[in-house]
Amino acid sequence: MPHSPAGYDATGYPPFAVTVDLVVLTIHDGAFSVLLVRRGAEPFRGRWALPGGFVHADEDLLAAAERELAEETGIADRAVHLEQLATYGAPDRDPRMRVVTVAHLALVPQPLTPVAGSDASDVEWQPVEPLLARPDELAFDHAHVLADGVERARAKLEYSPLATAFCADEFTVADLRRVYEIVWGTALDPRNFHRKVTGTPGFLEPTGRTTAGERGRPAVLFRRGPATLLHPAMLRT
Amino acid sequence: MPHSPAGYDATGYPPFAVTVDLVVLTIHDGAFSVLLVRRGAEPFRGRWALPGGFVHADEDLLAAAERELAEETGIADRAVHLEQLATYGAPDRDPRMRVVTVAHLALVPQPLTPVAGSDASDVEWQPVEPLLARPDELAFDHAHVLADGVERARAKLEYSPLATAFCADEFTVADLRRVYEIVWGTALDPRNFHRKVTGTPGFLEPTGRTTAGERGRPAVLFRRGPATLLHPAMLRT
DNA sequence: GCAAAAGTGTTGGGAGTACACCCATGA
DNA sequence: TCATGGGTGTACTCCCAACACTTTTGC
Repeated sequence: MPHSPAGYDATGYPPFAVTVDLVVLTIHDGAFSVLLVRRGAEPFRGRWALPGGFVHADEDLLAAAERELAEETGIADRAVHLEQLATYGAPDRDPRMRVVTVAHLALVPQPLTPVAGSDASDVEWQPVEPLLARPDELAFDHAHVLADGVERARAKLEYSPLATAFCADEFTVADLRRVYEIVWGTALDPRNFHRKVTGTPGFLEPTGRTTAGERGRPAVLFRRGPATLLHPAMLRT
Repeated sequence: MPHSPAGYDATGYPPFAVTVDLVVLTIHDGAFSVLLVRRGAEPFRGRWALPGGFVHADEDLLAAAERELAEETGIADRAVHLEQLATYGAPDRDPRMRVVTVAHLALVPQPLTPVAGSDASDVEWQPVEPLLARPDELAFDHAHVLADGVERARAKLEYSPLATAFCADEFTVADLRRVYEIVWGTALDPRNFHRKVTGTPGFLEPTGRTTAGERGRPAVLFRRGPATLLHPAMLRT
């Protein structure tokens, strides 16, 4: 390797840069979408990429991901799900040097993402489907990372209550069903869905309030329940 | 901002060492067991640790894991399952320097692991249960890594045919059932288990041969089938 | 009243559990 | 013949898909 930070040559192991990249997913304008930033520097200047950055010298990986998320989206540690996704370290994934990136997956509700502190033209939500179909549009190996993140999110909706992470604090059963339908790309029977989610202990907690002013019968409003695993699981078919 | 716009050399990014650690699991003497090595150097000299080592300068992460697995166990790319587990990078996890380790999970059949090329007294199989109960016996954060690997393996048995990775090339339904029972620590009904696994398409392929010379009726021998996901899943309860 | 959306009842099928039972071998 | 383990049949239960039906609002 051309780069050899001082102090490490003696021991003889190769030096790496370590970054965190973020797959931030939400439901935006009825589409399953990911937060992208436009690169201002080479390589891949002008191309879209996942937000991310270097891990600081005294920083844990998850802390670095939280910091980057806050910097890119203005989201603090509110009703946001953040977990480690996978690590990517192909030797040539960054043409400049050896970079290993620890990708993280974040699921955020739409109203929470003003993308503050950045030039709006350089940060935006884009639907994931076209990106998955044309992987070359993203910088580095980010299309691969995105595909892994989307698949993780889709799988997690089955056995965890994470779909509520895409909803506001209070939401209806129909709101939640639309999340499932958009993320999975399938239609679900509203009647059976309603029975299923209201019958799964700990998934939803009624607030006592209802919607009003919309078409049709008012819906009961719920908030996230304490459950962390769904028994029985939701089925994708 | 993602990926510092200026050159990396000028601004100086924090240098990391990157290692791969291996959670190598098998069924050994009727116990769910992990491969450990005794450390010969500080820190944690004399303590047991997961096998692992530095990622080479031009080496992909999975390739590094395969190399370490071959070096520690003599196992080449035979009937072995190897996948990335998770990445651990707490700033103080190694007292010498900043080390990020990409842990990998390997599932191997017992007869394939002679632990060649190492001093036998320094490499051995140990049952996982006592290690999970006394996490301080392992070096670094390896007890945490081990716990994550064990949980991943237990979960994967439910929806993937990975239990066969613990079996020899040919095995009986009872062999496979004992794998599930040992890994999960639960008793399974032999009759229902038999119907379930033989009825799941692509899980098992009959070889036409049967066992002989043992007590009771001879059992049909199977090999792994082509399925990669189990429908329906095995249930842990 | 009518359309629209929320929510309930009912029924049939697929898969799980529990367990009685039969089969094929070694001793 | 008996013990041992392999393998099948069957009744019961639970969950889910499908869909008819009722409830409560806006227009």
